[in-house]
Amino acid sequence: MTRGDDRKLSILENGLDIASRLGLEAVTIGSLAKMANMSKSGLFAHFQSKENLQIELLKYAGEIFSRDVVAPALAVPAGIPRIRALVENWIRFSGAMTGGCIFVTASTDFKDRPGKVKDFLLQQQNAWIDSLRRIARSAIEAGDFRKDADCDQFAFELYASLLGFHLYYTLLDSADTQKRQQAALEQLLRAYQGGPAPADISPGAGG
Amino acid sequence: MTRGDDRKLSILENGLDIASRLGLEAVTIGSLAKMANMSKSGLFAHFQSKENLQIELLKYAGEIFSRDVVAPALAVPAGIPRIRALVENWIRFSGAMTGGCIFVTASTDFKDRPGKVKDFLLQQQNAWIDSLRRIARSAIEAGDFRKDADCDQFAFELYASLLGFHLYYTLLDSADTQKRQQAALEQLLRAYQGGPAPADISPGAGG
DNA sequence: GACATAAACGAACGATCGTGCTATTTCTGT
DNA sequence: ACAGAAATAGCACGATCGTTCGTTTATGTC
Repeated sequence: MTRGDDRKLSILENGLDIASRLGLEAVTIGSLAKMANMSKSGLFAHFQSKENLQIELLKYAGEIFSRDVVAPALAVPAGIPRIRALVENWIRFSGAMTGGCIFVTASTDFKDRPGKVKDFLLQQQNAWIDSLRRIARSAIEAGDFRKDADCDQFAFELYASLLGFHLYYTLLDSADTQKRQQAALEQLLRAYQGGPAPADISPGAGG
Repeated sequence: MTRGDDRKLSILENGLDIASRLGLEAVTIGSLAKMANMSKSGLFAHFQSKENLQIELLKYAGEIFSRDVVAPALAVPAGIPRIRALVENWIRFSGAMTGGCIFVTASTDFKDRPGKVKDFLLQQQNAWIDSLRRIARSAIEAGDFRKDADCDQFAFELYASLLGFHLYYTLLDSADTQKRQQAALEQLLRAYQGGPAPADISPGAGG
């Protein structure tokens, strides 16, 4: 009961590492077996298919994500402090894996691979974006954001800044990536805080 | 001379489609051969290795990118109009391929695959970010951005918003993705336009 | 028409992929 | 100590991977 579960857990741990680095599709039965010093078929028996392995991998990562990123942020007072905590946790989560956030990697990996894995991933991503939305909502209620702030828009922009951080951090590793992300966050918070949006720039004024 | 070049071009075209959808690593000699109705070895002869094929793919995509995204934007008056043009072109380029922008896909695909391909891709990405930086610089000189605007920071935030668009567009396909990106762009332009940055939010006021 | 050059082919290679089937070992509860 | 269950191993399969080699077909030049 627990014997096999321990084994399975360490397999998933290895899988997480590969998935974050090379992508969820690159998590191979053979490589995992080699890592765990066991036979392919022995390892395979734990999961019933590669598809299932990938889903369990996402599920496992999702539990860690909820525990280490979302939940602790919800323990922080609503509003801007909570948002800061969420971002900090996300970046820590991202830095804990060799190849960065597994969900970002998996998202580009599976965006055009229809099936159960993509379905599951999509559901996770929607839940994540919904968390962002709800946290923005609670920031309004806490009085940190202005009443008419667009929560969906905030979720988009915050996630975008994290994706920017992720690419800078994993591909180019410029030294001041974290500063860039922090500055972007400050600007974002500023924009959602003040009074109603400033006068328009008139995009089509000249054409 | 031209006979083989035509063939090679259509092969690259197919490769671009696969790369944008499934990733640059998923561009397989066999699948390309099947697409082109020719033998694996016949196709392979055009390139001398898979690594080389991947690099030629990036190079080809880079030429298209320069021609269709960067160059036309530089023909638009410097400043905010040029920035708008660049973004429009980027989104059009991204939408022209089934799986979105090949560089975004390739970036997450090769971030942890050291070698010539990653080196080449990295150089392209740095060039792209440099373009963003220079366009911000010219916006300052045109008087559209404030004098002390941080061009590197602008490049980061603009690229981040595009990455956000890309994920929303390719994975989740929510209907209003383009509106989100546009709104983010407007907010970004507003932030770099006005006087010096507003008073701080005091990030650590409470801890 | 002979000849050089380039393009494409067919077959094979060793390796790895995911996945079955059948032992065999190892643990667990009594 | 022993039965039953759970975990692992061994082996094989068809498929596909990138790559090599030798040969054939097409193209252009004299």
